[in-house]
Amino acid sequence: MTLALVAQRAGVSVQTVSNALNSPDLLAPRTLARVNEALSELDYRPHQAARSLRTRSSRLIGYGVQPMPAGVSTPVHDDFLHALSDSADRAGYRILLFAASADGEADRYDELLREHSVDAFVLSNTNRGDKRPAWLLKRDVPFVAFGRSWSAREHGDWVDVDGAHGTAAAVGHLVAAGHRRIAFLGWPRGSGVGDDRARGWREAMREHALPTRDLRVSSVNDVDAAREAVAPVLARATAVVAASDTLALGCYRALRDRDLSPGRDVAVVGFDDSPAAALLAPALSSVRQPLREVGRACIGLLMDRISAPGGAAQHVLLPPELVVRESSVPLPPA
Amino acid sequence: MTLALVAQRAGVSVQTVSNALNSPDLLAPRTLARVNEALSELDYRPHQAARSLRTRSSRLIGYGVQPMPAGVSTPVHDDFLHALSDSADRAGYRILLFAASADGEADRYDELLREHSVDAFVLSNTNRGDKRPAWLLKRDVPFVAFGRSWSAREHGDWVDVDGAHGTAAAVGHLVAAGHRRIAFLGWPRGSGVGDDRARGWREAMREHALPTRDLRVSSVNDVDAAREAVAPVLARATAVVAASDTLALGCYRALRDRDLSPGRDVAVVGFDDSPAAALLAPALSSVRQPLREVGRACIGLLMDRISAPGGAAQHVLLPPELVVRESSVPLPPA
DNA sequence: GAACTTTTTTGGATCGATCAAAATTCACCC
DNA sequence: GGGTGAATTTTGATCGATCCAAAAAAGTTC
Repeated sequence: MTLALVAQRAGVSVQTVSNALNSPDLLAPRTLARVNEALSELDYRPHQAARSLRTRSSRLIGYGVQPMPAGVSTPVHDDFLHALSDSADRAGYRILLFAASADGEADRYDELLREHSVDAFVLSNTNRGDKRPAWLLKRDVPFVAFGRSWSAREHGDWVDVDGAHGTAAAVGHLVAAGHRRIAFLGWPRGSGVGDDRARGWREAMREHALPTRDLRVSSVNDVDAAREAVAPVLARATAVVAASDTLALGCYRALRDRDLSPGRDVAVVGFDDSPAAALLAPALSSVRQPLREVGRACIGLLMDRISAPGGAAQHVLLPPELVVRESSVPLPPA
Repeated sequence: MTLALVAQRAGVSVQTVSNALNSPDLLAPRTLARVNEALSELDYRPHQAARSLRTRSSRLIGYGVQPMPAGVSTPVHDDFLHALSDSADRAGYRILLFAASADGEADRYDELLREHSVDAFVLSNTNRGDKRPAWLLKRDVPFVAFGRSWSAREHGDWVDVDGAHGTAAAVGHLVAAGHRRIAFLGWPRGSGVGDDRARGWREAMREHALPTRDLRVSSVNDVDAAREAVAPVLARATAVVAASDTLALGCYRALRDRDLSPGRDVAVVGFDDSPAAALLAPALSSVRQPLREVGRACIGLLMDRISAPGGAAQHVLLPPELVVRESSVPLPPA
C-alpha cells in the first residue's frame, strides 16, 4: 500500500495524493474528493520510515524508564504513561520507551538522537543535580521535565504538581474540622519536593494564624524511621500532615504504639494517594497528583517547543487534589 | 553523520562500511580495522528511518498501555516495563508505547502495522475472550502475551507466572509451620488466573493429605467483600491463602472484627506482593511475580518468533517467589 | 484572441541505508 | 606469466514519501 497505488486508483499523480494528505487546501475540491475516496477505500497509511527519512523527524518522543530501586514504590505512573501516550497520539506522536540508567547518564539519550530515533524527550524523576536538562538544552533538543528543576538557573520547560498547594489544602481541611495544632511530618531539608510541601504547610498555618513552633519533624522516607520521628510531636498535635503516604503510615504506627487511633484521636493526611492509602484501616486521606493532566500538559509544552524551538521556557504548575477519607474525619458512630 | 562520510574517511565505499556493520566477516581484517576506526572516531550511528525503510523492519515492538480502571491497582508493572525495555535494547529493539483502549480494540494495532511503525507486539492483561491474539495470529504478526490465553484453542506464544505454584508454595510454607486447616480465599470461579491459583492450593493440600472441604470461599476483588466472605471460614481454619493482596487485606479486617490478630492467631498469605504488602502491620507474606524475568522471557520468545515466523508456539511458565513476612510466622516475643 | 496571472498537476531529485550483481584484487598453480 | 577460482570491494538500483522547480490548465484582462 503505497502512495503510488493510491494515485493510480484515483487517476492522479503521486504528488497530488501527498498534497491531499499534507496540504489539502492546495487541491481543487473535485480532485480532493476523488483522492480522499481512493485513500479511504484502500485504507492507506503513510509508511512512517519513508516519511521520517524525508522529513527528518521521527514523530517519536523518548521516555526513559528508570529501574525502580527495590521497595520504593514509584507513585504508580501507569496513569501518567497512559495520559502521555494518549495525548501524544492525538498530536500525531508516539512514545518510545527505553531503559535509562538510574543515574541519568546521557549515553542512551545521545544514542537515540544520533540514530534520529526520537525528536524530543520527556524526563521524569529529575532530581537535584540532574545533568540531563543542561545536556539537552545545550544541544537544542526539545524536552519537558515532569518535576521542576530545583537547581534554579536552568530554564527548560517543565510541568509539576504544586506540592505546597496540596499540603496547604490539607491544612485548610483540618482547620475547617476544628484542628489547631497541626504538625508536619516531612523529609530532611534539602530536597526540592520535600521543602515545597513543607512550605505549603507553614504558609497555610501562618495564614490561619496558627503556630508552627515545635510542630515540624523530619524523617527519611521509611515507615519505621517515620514512626520514631513523629512520636514526640504526637503529644503536642491533634493532626499530622505528612509529606508522603509512607510517612503517614509511620504516623499510624506511632499512634498505635500509644494506643491512639488515627482519624479518631489524631487526624492524619498523607501525600501521593498511593494505592495503599485507600486500603488502610482507617483509610488514609491523601493528596492526589493529577497525573493525567500532567501527561497532557507535558505533551502540550513539548508541541509548543517543537514548533517554536527558540521560544521562552514555559512552566505549568498543577494543583493536586485532596482526597478525604476516614483518617481525617471523625469516624461515624458504628 | 552518514555512511558516506565514514566511507570517505576510511577510504572505502559506502557498501563496505555497511558490511563492516552488518556482516563484518565479509571484510578483510585489515579493511575492517580501518573502517572500525573511522566508525568509532566519528561515533557513527545508522539513521534508523533509512535502515527501516530499506529493510522493512522498524525494530520497534508495540506495547499498548490500557487505561487503569480507577481503584484497581495494576500489579505495579513499572518493573515489567523496565525489564521489557532493557531486554529489547539488548536485542537491538525498542518499545513503542501507545494508548490502547480498555476493551482491546484492534484498530490501534492495525494502524501501527499499516504504518510499519512496529514489527511485533507484546500484549498484557489478556483477558478471556480477548480478540487480539486471534487477530494477530491470522495476520502472521509476531506477538507474545504476558498471561496465557485461557481460551484453550488459540496457540500464540505466551509467558506467564505459575499461579498454582505460588499458592502451593504458600501451602507448603504453612504446613511446615504446623498448620493443617488452611483455607483458600479466592475469586469466583471462571477466571483463568483465579482458578489456577485455587488449583495450586487444592493440589498442595491433597499432597499433604489435608482436607479442603468447607475451606474454600470466594469473593470479588474488593476489601470489604472479602472481609464478609472470609468470616465464616475463620472458625474452621488456622491459616488463609488468598488469591490477591486485596483479598488478604479483607481477611485482616475480618480477623480484627473478631479481635484476632493476623500472623499471631491466624496466618495469612497474599498474592502479588503489591507495595502495600510490606507496609501493612503485620507485614503481609505474599507471592511475588518475577516481573523482570517475565519481561526478559517475553522478548526472548518474540525474538524467536521473529526469526522463525512459522515455528511452533512456545510457552514459558515462571515460578513466583513466596516472600515470608510477619503475617505467616509467629511474631517474635516483643 | 493574445498576453498575463493564478491555480493545479507533473517529473525528477532526495533523504540514508541495504540488496544484488558486477568489477576488482588476490592467491595459487601449471 | 597468464589462467583459474575464490575472496574482497565497488557500482547501481531501490525502499516510499516529500521537496523543488517547472509544465500544464484554468481564469482575467484588454
